[in-house]
Amino acid sequence: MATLREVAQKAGVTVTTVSRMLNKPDMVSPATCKRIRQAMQALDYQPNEIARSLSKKTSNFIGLIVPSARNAFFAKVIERMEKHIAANGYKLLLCVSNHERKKEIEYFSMLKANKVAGVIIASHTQDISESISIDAPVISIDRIISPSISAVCSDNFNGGKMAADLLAAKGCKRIAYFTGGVMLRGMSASLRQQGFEQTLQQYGIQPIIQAHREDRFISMRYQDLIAEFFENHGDIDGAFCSNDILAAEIIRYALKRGIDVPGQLKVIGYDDIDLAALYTPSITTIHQPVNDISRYAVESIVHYGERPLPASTVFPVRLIERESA
Amino acid sequence: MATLREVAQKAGVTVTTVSRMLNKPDMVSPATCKRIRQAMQALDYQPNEIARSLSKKTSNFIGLIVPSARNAFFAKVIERMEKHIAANGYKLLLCVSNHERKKEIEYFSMLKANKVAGVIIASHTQDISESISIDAPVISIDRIISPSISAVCSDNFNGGKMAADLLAAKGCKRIAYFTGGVMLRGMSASLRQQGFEQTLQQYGIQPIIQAHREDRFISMRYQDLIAEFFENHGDIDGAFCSNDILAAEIIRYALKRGIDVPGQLKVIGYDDIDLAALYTPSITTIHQPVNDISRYAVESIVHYGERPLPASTVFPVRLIERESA
DNA sequence: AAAACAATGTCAAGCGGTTGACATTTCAAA
DNA sequence: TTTGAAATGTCAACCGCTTGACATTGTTTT
Repeated sequence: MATLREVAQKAGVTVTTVSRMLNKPDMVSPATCKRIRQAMQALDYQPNEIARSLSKKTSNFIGLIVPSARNAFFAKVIERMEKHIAANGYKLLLCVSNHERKKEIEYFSMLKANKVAGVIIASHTQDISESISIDAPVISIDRIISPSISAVCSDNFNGGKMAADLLAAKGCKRIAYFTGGVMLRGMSASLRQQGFEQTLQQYGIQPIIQAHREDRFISMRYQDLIAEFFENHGDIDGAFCSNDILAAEIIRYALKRGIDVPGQLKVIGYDDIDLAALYTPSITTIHQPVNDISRYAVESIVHYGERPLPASTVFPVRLIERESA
Repeated sequence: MATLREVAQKAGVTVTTVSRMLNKPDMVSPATCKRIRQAMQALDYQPNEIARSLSKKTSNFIGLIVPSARNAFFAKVIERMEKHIAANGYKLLLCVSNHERKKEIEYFSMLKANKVAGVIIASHTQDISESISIDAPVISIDRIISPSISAVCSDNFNGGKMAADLLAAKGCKRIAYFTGGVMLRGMSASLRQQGFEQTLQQYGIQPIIQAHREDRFISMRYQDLIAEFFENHGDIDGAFCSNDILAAEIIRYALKRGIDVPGQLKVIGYDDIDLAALYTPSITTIHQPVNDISRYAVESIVHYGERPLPASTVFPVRLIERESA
């Protein structure tokens, strides 16, 4: 692999000039630029990013810590993040924490050791800011985990409200809210729930809140949990779920029991993952602005220092009406 | 951030000793080790991985190039890869190529510039080996893209065979094979199809092959394409799809048309993504050994040089019987 | 007591780029 | 012609860690 010095030699200039061309292009004349570029091509030169990073004391990696890569919602997050990261000339260092605080912290220090330009974290771990110290910007997405970490979220309160309005408008009277423990703890889920509950109360409806303990949900036996719920509340006619998977599970349960969806039971999901459009019946849901969140988070890091980081930024959500409600 | 030298000073040893402890631990006595470790703790020292990589001329990043991060199958691949990469003390550099050959090549050179320890690629691009030159090991997964790149795949031929056997055993006579263009080109898809066709022929059945052109499938209007197909072949009683999403789309179509699945039409998917168990009816499918493939691919890179890389390695698939067939 | 070995130390040159401080050359504007 | 900005060159230190070559010291072994 050719080095900068070899390129310089071949182009008949000094390393300084070549380096300048790479870093402050307008400082070197077009003619010289061209010669250098030719030399680079001839030698198949590629700057060694590692050396660059060492010298600059920062890399152009952006660390992304997510609880899961497989979950459709986070898969979407990863996809969008990667898109914007690459579009800005950065590289994605992906970390899957599996909801473990310990791993999140380990990943954090790994990212620090690799001098990342910034880290974006989707965590349910509150107060993580105490366990980490990093000079690069840290952005939390989807929830507020610490007052000192800038958050970019969607309008969860309004998401809850939209769902409530729709169910009420469709005439539902006995409504349940299902939330999936670990996946949706923290501020944003509660805001969502608050928006839902408060709005329903305006219609004179008191929803049944079904929040499962983490450990029960981690075991993934959704169908059993749902069956248990329906034994006690078989008469509900509306359900709002904190994510689309949960909505699909409930529809699945209903279909198996011969309950017509949306005829007898209207179901609304959350996130708008691909599955929502594919399921039969397709799932009415609240669309999360994953793309906006991702773009904003990435750009916040890329332009760090140019503008101050807001404590939090929230993007609007959208109701997507499909067949299930 | 403390440096090696500061640690050495604090511990009263030389940088050489500290570095030795980090790299060849058995060369330094337990007592000294302890003193150094204390100094490190006191200073909250963390080795600068960038500097390390520069010196060693290799990083512990592993590049993973996938066509998509959102697609459930690749989401699973990413999840598993990350798991094994992290377990081996490496870091995942994720690249999403969006099926574009140009991007794949760009990513390749980026990875090269970052001195990755190896790259794992899931590509449909044949002959990519000509466009890349990298001294690190390259592993292709899920398909054979070049004779010079070691591939780790699953037993696609047998996957096709299993599907054929099952449909035949269930008494299907008029069978179709659906394949999704761009997603499944290349060796492995054809092997899958071959296994399917050849086996059915043994039962005296000639399947209808429905392979869509890439551009049509990229537009994602599956339902229209399926409707078009059914207009000509409304009488099929068995369908094998090259992935679970496609299977779900077909089931969705059938359900909407009042065709009972599996009563009138049996459907088999491929991959065994989470959706398969969640759909109603749940989807009978061929399970891809994503975990085995991932582990093997990662370990091939981690242990590169210790053992020769086989030209290809194939893991067995499993039939998962559910409700759709 | 001599020989052998283990544990460290010493020194310094890399790895490949970046950058500041200044000197020099060139070409055009005043 | 003088002046000055623009374009390059020169030099060398620095980023933080690794490593080879050898010297030194203390502890065993025979």
